[in-house]
Amino acid sequence: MATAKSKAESGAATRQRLLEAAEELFSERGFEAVSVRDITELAGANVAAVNYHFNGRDQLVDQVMERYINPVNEERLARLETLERKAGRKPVALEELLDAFVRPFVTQVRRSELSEKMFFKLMGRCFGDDGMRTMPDSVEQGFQAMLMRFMKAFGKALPDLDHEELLWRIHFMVGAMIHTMAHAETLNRFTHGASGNPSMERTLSRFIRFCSAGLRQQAKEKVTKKKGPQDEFEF
Amino acid sequence: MATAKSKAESGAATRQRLLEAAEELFSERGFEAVSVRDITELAGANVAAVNYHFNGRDQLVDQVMERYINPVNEERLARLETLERKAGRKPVALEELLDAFVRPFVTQVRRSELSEKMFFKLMGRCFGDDGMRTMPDSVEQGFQAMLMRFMKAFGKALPDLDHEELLWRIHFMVGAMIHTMAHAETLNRFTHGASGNPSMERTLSRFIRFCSAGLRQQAKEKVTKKKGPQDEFEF
DNA sequence: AGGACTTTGAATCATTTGTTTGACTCGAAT
DNA sequence: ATTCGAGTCAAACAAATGATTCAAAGTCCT
Repeated sequence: MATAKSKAESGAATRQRLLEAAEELFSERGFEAVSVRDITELAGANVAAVNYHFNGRDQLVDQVMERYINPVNEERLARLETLERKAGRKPVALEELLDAFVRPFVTQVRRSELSEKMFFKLMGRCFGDDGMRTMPDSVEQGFQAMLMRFMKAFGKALPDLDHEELLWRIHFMVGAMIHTMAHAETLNRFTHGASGNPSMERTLSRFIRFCSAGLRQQAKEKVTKKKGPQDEFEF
Repeated sequence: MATAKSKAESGAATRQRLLEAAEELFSERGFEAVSVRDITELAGANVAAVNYHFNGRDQLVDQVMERYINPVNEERLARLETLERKAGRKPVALEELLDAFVRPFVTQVRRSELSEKMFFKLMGRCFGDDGMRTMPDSVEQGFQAMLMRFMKAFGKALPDLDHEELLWRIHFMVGAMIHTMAHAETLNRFTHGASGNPSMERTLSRFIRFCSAGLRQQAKEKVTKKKGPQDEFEF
């Protein structure tokens, strides 16, 4: 009665606190560099709590990863579907595809209780550290499926690009996205604040304009055999 | 005489083997996930060797980082200087700036004894993991100085972009570069090999074309105040 | 109130971590 | 021949790690 929380509530509550503490520490230091003790200490729980609630450190990492990535990927697919329905038989405009690809990060960070900075750094860490090799299977598979879907759509929107060329440009685009998310504050530090504090919409808009131009760039005509110093080439 | 190596030579050789083993393991697993025992074992040396030759693990990491990044940055600056001298008072062409920015990776990997894959992954790891926060000071400072120089040159080549806009586009470009280097084989895995096995020149050319188009994209006219659902915006 | 659970927490476990030590090897200088 | 010193090595170190145990405490249902 007088006690604010029952033990059962407290059980779920500690689980929640552990998750939040883990998210904070992971986003700050990366998944590898955080010990179970760091997490439980920040969460104000016992060392054993992680093993009790998550069956070990690894599964906690998995849950932290799954928590936001899967919703992001699902929203991406949902948005893509909407766009394609709207476009009918015509290809979806490139800018709209890019928007559908990155905006889910914004809507999901708002749905979450994480600060934007934490959320984006956390998302970035999911890729950066180990090339997605440490992702739980559910995430990796969802990711791959989502990418396939988008690849098709990008292919339609950019019919002049051959498949390989498109893959590489998407690769560049994803790199720009991840780096932007994970290291936005590095940019601020390096530029002594000259990068400003733009709204997310502004950053999104900048990103989409940059990448759409890059993706739309006309494919390079097949190399005309030509002799020259091997260290030089024409753009 | 008859002995192949004196003790002193052997000393330098072990040091070298340790460096190479560290480079291989770091590039494969990242700087955090490799223990000194992993390194010494691969190098066929004693556990104490790292401390004897490098005064501890941290300094070994520093040396591995410095070994290639600094030459890359110096070559970048040298190339930029050459380009600017050649251009006289006119701005250097954007594609040439981008080339001067990324080509040093190629020339330095050839100078090194590392495989391309290892070298690029290693370079990527220097940034990815911790936002350059773990870089040795000499590297971070050199990096910052180099970036400043290039920022000025990019600004001249793109006079229509305001400073903040330019910073973000460079940020996108750097992200694409790092991701491309560090995760090229992730791309191959995800696409089941459809990304092909392009030469470095080809990848370089693709990257430069992608980024030059993105950077050149006309700046967005300042937002005209307009009411609409906050979740939507015009590109 | 009492019994069946869930949840906690201190203590402990076996590993692994980076580092240190001190004896040893062996070529080179004295 | 003796000394010196750089290099190597097995052994051991303290600290930190993830995991486990088990008794105590709390909660819920009857």
